[in-house]
Amino acid sequence: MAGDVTASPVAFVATSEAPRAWRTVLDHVESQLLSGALHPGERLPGERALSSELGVGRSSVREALRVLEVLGLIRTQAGSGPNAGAIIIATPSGGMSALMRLQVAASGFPVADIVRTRLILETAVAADLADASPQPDLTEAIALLDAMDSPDLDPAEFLALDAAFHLALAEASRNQVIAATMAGLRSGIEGYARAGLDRLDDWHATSDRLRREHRGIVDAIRAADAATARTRIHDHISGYYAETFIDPAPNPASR
Amino acid sequence: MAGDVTASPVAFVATSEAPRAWRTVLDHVESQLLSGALHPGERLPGERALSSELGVGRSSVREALRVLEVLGLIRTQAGSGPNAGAIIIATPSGGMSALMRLQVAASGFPVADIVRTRLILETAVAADLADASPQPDLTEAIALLDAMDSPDLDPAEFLALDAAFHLALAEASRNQVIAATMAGLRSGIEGYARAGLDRLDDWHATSDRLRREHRGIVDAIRAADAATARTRIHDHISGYYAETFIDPAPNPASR
DNA sequence: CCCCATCGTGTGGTCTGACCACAGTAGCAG
DNA sequence: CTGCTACTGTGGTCAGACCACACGATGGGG
Repeated sequence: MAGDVTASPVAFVATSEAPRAWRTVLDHVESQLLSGALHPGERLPGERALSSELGVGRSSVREALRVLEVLGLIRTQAGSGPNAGAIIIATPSGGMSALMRLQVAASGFPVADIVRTRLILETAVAADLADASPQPDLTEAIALLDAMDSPDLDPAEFLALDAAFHLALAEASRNQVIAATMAGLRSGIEGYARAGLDRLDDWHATSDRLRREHRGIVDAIRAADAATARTRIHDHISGYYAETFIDPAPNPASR
Repeated sequence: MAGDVTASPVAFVATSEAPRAWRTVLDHVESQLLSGALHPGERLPGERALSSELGVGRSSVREALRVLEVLGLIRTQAGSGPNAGAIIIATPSGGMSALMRLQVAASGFPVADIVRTRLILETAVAADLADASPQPDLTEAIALLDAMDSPDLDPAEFLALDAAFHLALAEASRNQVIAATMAGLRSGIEGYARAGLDRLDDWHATSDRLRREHRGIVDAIRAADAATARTRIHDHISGYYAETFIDPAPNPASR
């Protein structure tokens, strides 16, 4: 059950499945991305080159590239030049990707939101803790683990300890943003929104846009048009963050 | 700028791009999913059928199916029978999909986490508000909008109002879970974790597993092995939710 | 000498056709 | 009625072909 988590750098999908050719490409790009062999802004080899390099057909390469594209990890551009033309690697953390969009849009019940939110935050916490150069103080977390070893806990007690453990992990992380988000989201959002101001070159235009979009969101809500409300609030938020934080990493050789 | 948000049910990616054939397939399946024309457990037409039905090549159909698969919306099975064989639709809200995994794993800097978290929550809020049968009370939100129309606001003031507006929207939503998450995440998580207890058929085994995984997480953190820590905490959390909430909706004809 | 229009090249995007392994079914033999 | 065996059609994959386009090199005009 525990199994080999080291097989694929991300354990992309459930293990022990029939090998699929496009998965090969995915793993290849993925590992290069995570290992740092491929930096944002760089280009992947061409589809034909990848095909022969990895020993799979171009169709399979394209299926993998499509996944990576929708995932927000790469960006394709038709008709690129002779020598360099291929694919541009976007920021790996890449903002709100298209699939994120679909996932959010397709999610009907709130559990999925909770799950995703928690998943993101907890993963970030774990990574931060593991990356911390002075070992983080896990005393409290471990004490909670010990408490959970008690054999006669009823589920409610166990879960209370479980929640406390996860919170202790978050608090042990010295990542201000994650901690703030864990605790309230509100302050974290506010702080980052303010921090992004420095990157705006035209505050006036941005604030106008935000005003307009706010109205549009409220209008959609009043009209009980859920689909439009979703789209608009998504574009509203992702647009602001894109303007202030996300570096699209355009073709470095552009000019 | 505002543009047509009604073109695609989800506005899958940035608007006004060159039309891509596989997008056609994606939109088709997506709209059928969201409109309810396609229920979880049902099967899509075969790749060849979709191809001729939508007027695109099979390669394009496959690229779209690959995206949907990695997205967790469909599941494919090679060598299905003669008449029915095609693709199984999984739960649209579908747990943590593979791309979610990659996104989380590949995310290096906390801004992306904040963005995603906020994106999820805000989208859910907007949808809830728009779906509410008695119109929600937007008085406070609109008052904040009016306040933002004041021409002489400096950025800090504007952003403070902006944050208040978004929070007012969240508070107007009567969705307990979202509100709780917005406010603190903690209580929301705790409540859902407890609610999931009813669905567990073997609490003993589950709690044992959780204990074990907790240790594994702490071990990875102590070892400063970020990759393993990520994988483990991901599996830990998604595993619990999968056990308590996610219905994989297997092939109904399997018996 | 520099600048700009032109052409050629190679790319991604797409389609077609083909082959394979496999799952399900129908049909036959027992 | 039971069990095995072909057959059929599926998804998985590959190879080849064509198109429109973007880039760089080329060559002419200033």
